[in-house]
Amino acid sequence: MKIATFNVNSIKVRLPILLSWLEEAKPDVVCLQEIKCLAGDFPTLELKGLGYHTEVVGQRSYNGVALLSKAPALDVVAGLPGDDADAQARYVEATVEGVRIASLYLPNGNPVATEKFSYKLAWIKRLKARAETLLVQEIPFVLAGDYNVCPTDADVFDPAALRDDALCQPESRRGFRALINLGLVDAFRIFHPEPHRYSFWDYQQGRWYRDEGLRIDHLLLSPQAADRVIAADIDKSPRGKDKASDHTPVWCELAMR
DNA sequence: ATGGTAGCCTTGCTA
Repeated sequence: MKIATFNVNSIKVRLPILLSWLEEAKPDVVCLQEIKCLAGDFPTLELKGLGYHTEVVGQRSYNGVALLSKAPALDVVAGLPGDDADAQARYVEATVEGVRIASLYLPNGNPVATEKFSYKLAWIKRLKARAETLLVQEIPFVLAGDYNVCPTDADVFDPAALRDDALCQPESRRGFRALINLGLVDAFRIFHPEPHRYSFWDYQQGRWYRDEGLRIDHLLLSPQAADRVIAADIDKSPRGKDKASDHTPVWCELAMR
């Protein structure tokens, strides 16, 4: 089963690029972030045309996540548990072919020293609590999405320039490591130890052209999922197209028997 | 030198 995560930065604008990538890459499950639309405005029919079921947690203008799957998605959880007052559309989770899969959009957190950063850290704590709940079940699961965390300086084109950014703060990295220390595995790093591989390039200052990016889109695997993973990579091709997202897809493949 | 780009039911906010 091939599982991908892709921050599309507006599903409306990115639909042509997404559809052509789906036809080419043929993922079984796709976790989308920043769809930036209400569930009712999501292009369900166009995706059904390529054989995908859709589960959408939408929001006007900002955020919004979705789960696309060739097989039906069961037992859907909409929203990250742990704070009923949190209205931001950043999490959807469901079971596909026996694998529990979440599409998550972790808060950016900039600027640091504002309530945006404390919201980010609180959100990471809730995600950790959710991971602990899932771990008890001893099932294969994948937490995939835009984490807005560069785990180490090897995931940043210029660590000094990003030193004060919320994506590289020690507290952000500590939160990410807390997930790893539960026993979750960064799928990409199993197969790619090399530094300076990125999943995001800012639109500004020629970052894509100069390959000056960040690795912030991750698939974290439960031990039972990590036992099955046979490949993982970043697919840079959608980022080079006209009207590209500032992110590109990251994927992994699980052996199903 | 605090710029630059992209997307949003826009005139500022978010990333």
